[in-house]
Amino acid sequence: MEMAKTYEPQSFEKDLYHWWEKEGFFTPSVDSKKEPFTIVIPPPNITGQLHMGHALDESIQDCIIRFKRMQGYSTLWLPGTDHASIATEVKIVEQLAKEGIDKYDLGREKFLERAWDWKRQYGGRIVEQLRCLGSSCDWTREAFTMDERCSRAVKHVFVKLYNEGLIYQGDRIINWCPVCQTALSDAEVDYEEQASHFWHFRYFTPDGKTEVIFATTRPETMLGDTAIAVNPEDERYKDLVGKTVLVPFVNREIPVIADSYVEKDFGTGVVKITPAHDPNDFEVGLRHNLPVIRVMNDDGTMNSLAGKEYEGLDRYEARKKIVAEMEKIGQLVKIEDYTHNVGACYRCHTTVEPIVSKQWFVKMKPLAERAIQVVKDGEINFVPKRFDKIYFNWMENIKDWCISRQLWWGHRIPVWYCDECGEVICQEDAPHSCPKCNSTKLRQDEDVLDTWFSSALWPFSTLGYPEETEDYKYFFPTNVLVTGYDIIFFWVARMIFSSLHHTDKIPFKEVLIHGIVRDAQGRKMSKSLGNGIDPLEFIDKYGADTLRFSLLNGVSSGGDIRFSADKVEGNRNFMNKIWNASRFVLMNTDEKNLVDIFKAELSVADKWILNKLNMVTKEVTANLESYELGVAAQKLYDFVWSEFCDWYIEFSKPVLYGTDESARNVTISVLNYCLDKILKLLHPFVPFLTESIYQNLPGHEKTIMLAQYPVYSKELEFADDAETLDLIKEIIKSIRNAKAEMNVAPSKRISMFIRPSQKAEQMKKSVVYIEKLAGAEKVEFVDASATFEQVVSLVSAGGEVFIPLGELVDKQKEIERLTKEVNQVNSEIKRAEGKLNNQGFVAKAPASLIEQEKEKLAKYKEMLGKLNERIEELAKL
RNA sequence: GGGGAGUUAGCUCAGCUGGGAGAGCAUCUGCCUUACAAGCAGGGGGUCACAGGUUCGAGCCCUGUACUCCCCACCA
Repeated sequence: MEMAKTYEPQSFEKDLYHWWEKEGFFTPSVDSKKEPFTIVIPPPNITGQLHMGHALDESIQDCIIRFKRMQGYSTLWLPGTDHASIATEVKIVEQLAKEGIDKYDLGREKFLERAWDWKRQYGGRIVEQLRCLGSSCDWTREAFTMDERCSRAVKHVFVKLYNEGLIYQGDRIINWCPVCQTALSDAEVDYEEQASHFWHFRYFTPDGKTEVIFATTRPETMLGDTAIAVNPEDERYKDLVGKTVLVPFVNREIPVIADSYVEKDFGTGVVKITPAHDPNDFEVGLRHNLPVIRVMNDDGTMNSLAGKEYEGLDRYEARKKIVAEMEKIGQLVKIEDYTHNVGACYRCHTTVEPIVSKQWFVKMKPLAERAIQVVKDGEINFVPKRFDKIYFNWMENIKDWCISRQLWWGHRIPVWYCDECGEVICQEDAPHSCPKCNSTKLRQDEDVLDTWFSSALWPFSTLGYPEETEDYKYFFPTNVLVTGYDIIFFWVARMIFSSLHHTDKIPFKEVLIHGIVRDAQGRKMSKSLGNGIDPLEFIDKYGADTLRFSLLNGVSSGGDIRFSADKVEGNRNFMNKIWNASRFVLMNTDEKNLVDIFKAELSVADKWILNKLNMVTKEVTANLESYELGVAAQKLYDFVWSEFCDWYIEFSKPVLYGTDESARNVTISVLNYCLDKILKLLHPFVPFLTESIYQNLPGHEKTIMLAQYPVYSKELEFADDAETLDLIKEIIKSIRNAKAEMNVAPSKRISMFIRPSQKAEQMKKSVVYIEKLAGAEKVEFVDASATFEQVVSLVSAGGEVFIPLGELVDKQKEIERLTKEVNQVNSEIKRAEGKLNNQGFVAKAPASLIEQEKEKLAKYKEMLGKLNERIEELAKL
């Protein structure tokens, strides 16, 4: 096949993906002879569009899974999507609103139909987008958090926890979103700073003789006040404790209590207590047996308990009115400016209202213990390790998890109430009648479960739990979970305790944490800033491989990455580089001339590149095994570009274009060998490009995807030859350098004499490389006895080079240049001598290091001698 | 208030368990050399935030200081 002149990813990515999928390369078999390796995808929301965060997450996972697959594991990357209860419901309510339909008018059943329509229409969208990235997911096992299998697991787990007494229902203070009209868990609340006021009010004792001044940020809640609290140690208010004061407007007499929750030095040292509308006040209320008076409706308006004047008013209007009225009756003392943090709904950003309400909770303390232990014991490892502290911090301070949501889209709570006898029935399937009174008047709990309740089961529900399926037995526990640090609490922590409790196993052995993708200036990509880059548009323009490599090259675990146009260009250029290097190799390849490189007589350059390739194989494999993908990508980039292309391909040219046929056959075979390995090493990072080229290699297997990942080979260690070639490179560099410095056109071939520092025989054999790469001709090798006049003398580790340049040589300039070099060499000598003269160093440093230093010193001294000789010779002229 | 991370070339960042400061981009110079101008060759540019300490030796380990960022908590 003729390869195009430049890299054009659009021409092959789609076709290759379809072919891979059709051939079933993504689908592993349950094979007891093979070791399994499993990753479950963090299921994207069905409301979502692929964004850069996904692209990063999936690129990492695909890289790992492709690497493991090539290493011979039976690899499963299990894909799927999340129903995203609240997010989806919000979208559908919006959609309905556009049609002028109210959710409640439509009714639950019709609403759910709409939701399923949505899922069918848009749920597949993101899945298609994952395909564009090249994700090698096993689509035959694709799951959805509300499919039958996952739903079954959800019900099973709920009933189990209920029967174990770990799920309970209770009136607790929870975060309420008045717009979404549902409870939220603590994790679903974002705190943001808000400029507000600190209102100072006074209440009076019933006799009107004593006043007490307190400050609040929430005046409207005073209608629900049921106490005033001071610190027990506070002398100022000692006499007040036990007395009562009057709440205006509602005319309620409430006690003054003492509780250490109150800080003496904050505000006036007095706090109004509203148990129904503040989490701390709620706790105080429990301790002092205070009544809980809820003065707000679910939609954030005041209710009848707030009094006729206020009933129906929105909470903020009520606030204004209260302040105005308090001022009127002389009970407003002052207003201070005040900035404080206010909780907002993570979906719609409405300020949440802490409200007492009846909700379902999971008791966390008993579940958290083991979840902490497995991480402490190293059964589960966070990569990087520092994230375990964040995890511990959360787990150790965990509060009960509010799991009920007043929404319709989601897993309905499997609890039924008997209207006759009040019996509560919790079971997986709907009961026909009440087991206690046989009544058939049963009502299912209206609420659905928190989305994360089903996500928490994802690693095992998708594999068949509670059934002991083949998949479950073989692929579970999974190996590594890849996700961003932003959902450690939401998701990772909950999977860990859920898995331990329900399956008695850890869900995964390692948690690979990455950061978020930022723009070139380091800002978060967001819709409002408009600085987001659409991965799909990007893929259209540059190809999925460029995107993947740009994300992976430079990713360090736990860190955020910046995505800049410059970086992208560079990586696209790298793709092109690989493409063209491959083109070079293939256009020079004639399959019938290929020989077995393990039996062939290799040149010094052949051995050098094979040695390098071998080393990089070893290192990259180690990096991938410890999930250092960014480091591995960087090493491959450097090897391919700076070693293989810049040097080896250039070394190969004189041979390929030369007349020695057997040498040519060896070289082209080495080129093919290297290219094959390079493509395989790179495949996990850039699957399309590598497969596309691989299909052109002589003797290729069916797909690179299932080819063996390169392994380190003792046979390819050629340390000595590699060293020789490094000397040659030194000489070439010094000549190029000199030509550039002296403004000699690169195309001008110059003649020269070379006096090698060592390995003279091997160097002579390699003269062709010097001629070709340094633009030299008529190179003569000389020994120590030779002397020269009117030459430029270059001294490098490889030896001395003498370039006769006739009239072009400016004697004075040449002496200056050599003197500069003398200075450099001198400073090296000084450094080495300093070390070797240091008694401590000689006594304590490892012997090999001392030896190294001695060698260096000798080398530099020799160079110094030669340089000085040259200067003297020149001076004499 | 508690915890975490960071400070290395103009910019973005590597630098593994301490042993001569690196890459990419940008910049400057010269090149259309038959894989690639999405390229090639060469150059300049860094008291590794600051101050101490440990060590024969510190970008790396310890202590402190300064600044930046993030997370958790949420004193009304």
